[in-house]
Amino acid sequence: MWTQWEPLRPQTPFTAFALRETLDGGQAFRWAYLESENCWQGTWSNHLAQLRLAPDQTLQYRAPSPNQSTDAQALQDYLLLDFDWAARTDQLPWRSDSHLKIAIDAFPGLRLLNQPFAEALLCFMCSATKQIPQIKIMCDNLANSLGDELLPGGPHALPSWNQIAQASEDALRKLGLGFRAKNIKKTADLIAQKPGTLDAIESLPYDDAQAHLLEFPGVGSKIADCALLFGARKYEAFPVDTWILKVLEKRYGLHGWSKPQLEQFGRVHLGPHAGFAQQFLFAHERALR
DNA sequence: AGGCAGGTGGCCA
DNA sequence: TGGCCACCTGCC
Repeated sequence: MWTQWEPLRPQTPFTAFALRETLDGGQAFRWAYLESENCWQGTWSNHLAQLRLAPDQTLQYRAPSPNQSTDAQALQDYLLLDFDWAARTDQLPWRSDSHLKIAIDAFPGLRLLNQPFAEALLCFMCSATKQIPQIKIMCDNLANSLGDELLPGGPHALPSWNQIAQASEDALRKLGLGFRAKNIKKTADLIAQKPGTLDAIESLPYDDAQAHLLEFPGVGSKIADCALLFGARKYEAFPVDTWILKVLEKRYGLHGWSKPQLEQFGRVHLGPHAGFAQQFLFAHERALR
C-alpha cells in the first residue's frame, strides 16, 4: 500500500527535533506523529506522505502506491529542500540582537515550509483565538467532510475554496468552526466568484498581497501575514500574535506600542527575513509556557 | 463556574 | 487612533 522509504537530500540537514518543530510547531496543522510507524504523516494539496529520519539521520519519505503524484519533487517543493536554511539563519540580525540569538540557539534547524497558499489561508482563518490542537481538529473536520479522499478509508485533503463554497455556513458551523464559519463561507464565495484570485494575490509583492488579503472578511494583518509567510514565501511578513506580542513587550521593552507599530518594528528591525526570525521567537516563547 | 485561547470588526470618544 | 467588546466552542 505504501512505497519503499526513499531518501531525500536537503541542502540543510534535519534533526528529529527540527523536523518536529517544523512540521508540528504551529506553522502547519496537517501533520501527526504515528507512534506505531515512528514517522510523521501529513497532507498538502492532494499529496499524502510519511517522513522519518533513518538511524543515520537521513531524511526519508514514502507515499501511498500506486497512482500517487507524491514524489521527491513534490517533497522538495513543500519542504524547500534546496534552500540553504543555515545561511538564511545566519543572515538574521542575531549578532546585534541577543534575544534573537537565544531563540535561534534554542531551535537549531528550524525552517519554514512552503504550503499551498489556499491551504495556509484556510488554516489560519481557523486559528483565530484557538490553540493548536483545536485548530488541527477544525482542519481535520474540514478535510474529512469536504476534501478529497487521498487513500481509501484514509486521510482526506483539505478542501479547496471552491469545495468550501459548496457548503453552507451552517454546515461549516457543524464542523466546529464557530464564529469563523461565517467569514470562511463569505471568503469562499468571494474566491469562487473570481477564479484565479488567490494565484494573482500570491504573485504580488508583499504589501500589495497583504492589502488584497485584508479585503476578505475575517482576515486581518495577523492571518494575512501567516498565509503569506507560510504559504507564499513572503519572508518579510511578520505576524504579530499574542506570543510575539509578549516577546516584543517583555524582551524588547516595547510596552504600549500599537499593533501596526509592532508589525513595522519587526519588519524594520529583523529585516527581509523578519518572518523567519518570528518563527524562532515564537517557538522559543511558546516553549517557556 | 468562569475565564481564556496563535484575531477580527464594529462602535464610540 | 485607541479602547472595549461580541463572537463559537472546548478545555482547564
